[in-house]
Amino acid sequence: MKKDSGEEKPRARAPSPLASGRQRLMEAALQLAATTRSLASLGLREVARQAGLNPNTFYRHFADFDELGLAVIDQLSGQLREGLRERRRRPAEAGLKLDDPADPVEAWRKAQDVVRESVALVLDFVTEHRTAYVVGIREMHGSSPVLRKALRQVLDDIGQDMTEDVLGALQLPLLQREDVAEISQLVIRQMTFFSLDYLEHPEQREQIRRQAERFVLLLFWGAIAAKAPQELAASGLRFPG
Amino acid sequence: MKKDSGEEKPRARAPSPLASGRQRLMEAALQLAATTRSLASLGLREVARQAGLNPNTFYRHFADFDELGLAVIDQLSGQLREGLRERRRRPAEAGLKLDDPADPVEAWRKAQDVVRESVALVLDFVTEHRTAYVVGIREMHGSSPVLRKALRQVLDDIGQDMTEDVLGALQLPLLQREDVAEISQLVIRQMTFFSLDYLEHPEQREQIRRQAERFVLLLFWGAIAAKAPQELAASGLRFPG
DNA sequence: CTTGGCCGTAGACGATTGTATACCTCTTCC
DNA sequence: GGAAGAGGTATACAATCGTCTACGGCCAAG
Repeated sequence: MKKDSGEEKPRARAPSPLASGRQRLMEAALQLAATTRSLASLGLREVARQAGLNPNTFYRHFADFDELGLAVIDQLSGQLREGLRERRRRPAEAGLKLDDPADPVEAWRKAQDVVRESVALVLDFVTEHRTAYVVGIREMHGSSPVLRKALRQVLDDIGQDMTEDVLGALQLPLLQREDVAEISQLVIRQMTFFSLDYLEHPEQREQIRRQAERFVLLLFWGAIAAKAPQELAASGLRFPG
Repeated sequence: MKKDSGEEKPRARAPSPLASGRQRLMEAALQLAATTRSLASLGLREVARQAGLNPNTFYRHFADFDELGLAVIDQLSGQLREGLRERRRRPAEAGLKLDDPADPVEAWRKAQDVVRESVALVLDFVTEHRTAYVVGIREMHGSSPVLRKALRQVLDDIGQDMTEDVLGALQLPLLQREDVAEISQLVIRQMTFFSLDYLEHPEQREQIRRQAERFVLLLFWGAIAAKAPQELAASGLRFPG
């Protein structure tokens, strides 16, 4: 009814002013989604305003918000998986070699160290990429089937990475690939809860970290004990904590 | 027909077709949120339209969408907890009595039955209240801190119920209250994933149900094995599956 | 030099939104 | 029987929305 000449003001810009177009829009969307609402509920103009761009610029890069979401997921999940893989490679080369790979006590001790390191790794990552992580979890249960599926896939991929890692590095006795794969998925999913707790309750971080470690170890311990309780008892292993 | 302060509903049953105002708005919001978007992103007019009411009627009952969300949560979480409690009371009175409560084999067999029944119970509930459940999970990770907190509390309450139930009915050897409480929270949270899988993949329901049962048993088994591997081995118990 | 993609801007449109004000119809209570 | 108030409706308005069309720089290929 009235002229639209109202100021689409060059608002205070949170995203990097240097990055161009596409990237600025993605960062702006993430920023808004983290503080305001879900990705799908964002307004085209809202995002453009936050990015300091003209509303129509959105059309140059994305057809809709699902497309933007997928681009963000692609970019960040790549960073995440690579980061996980890289940091996971480190302890394997460090002083964690087993003196006697057949010694179950040694193997279990190493497993504890690896679990501790891996949990710390995940919690560090989510702390560093807080907004992206929170939005990711949100959209994993969100209203867009496309984003839901993509994010589930990310989780499953990470679970598969973890499976390969455990199989290759730990060689826990008696556990088959399928056992490890199942446990990995359970762990990855549960970690989403631990991670959110971790972010939201900074004063309880040490406790949450220990709970997470304990959960992982408990699952492995239970799986081993389920397969061979006698051998486990005879090995003299003790559950930590 | 209705007065103000104090009591609300003359009937526990609230049929969809012709319920009064408030209820129609809540149901309309649920319906829209399940198919369209997140609760917080719904429009006031949108909901009123779906409910077949004038937009301004919304104001008569709710100040904002958080308030509507809380009302929905209140109503449905009450149904859920009561339903869980009631159906959980059943097997306790049925033929599941222990011949010898001190017999670990008997106790473990009963534990398996209770776990099976409880998992079935949860999966049945989410199937029956699909839309409400999906929206609930969505808002648990959603953008409104108020609804997030309320839904976390619901989960924790259910976990507490489960703790009391396990302590009272099962009396698994060697597990302290805190152990059971921790396991309960882990189980309840993991069940959110199992439940969503269950809803989204009807063709794999039996498999998902078994996975869920196995997860619960694995946690208890692991916890017992962590406390006393020797006793567990000596008892002659076998892990099912 | 010209052509054609990109990338970004400008202005305008119709639709929809949240909300404010006012009016109407029932109960319920004194 | 009159007051109070809750539930529901009608109308109106400014703001914001998504989208359309048109315009202008930039850079590489012809």
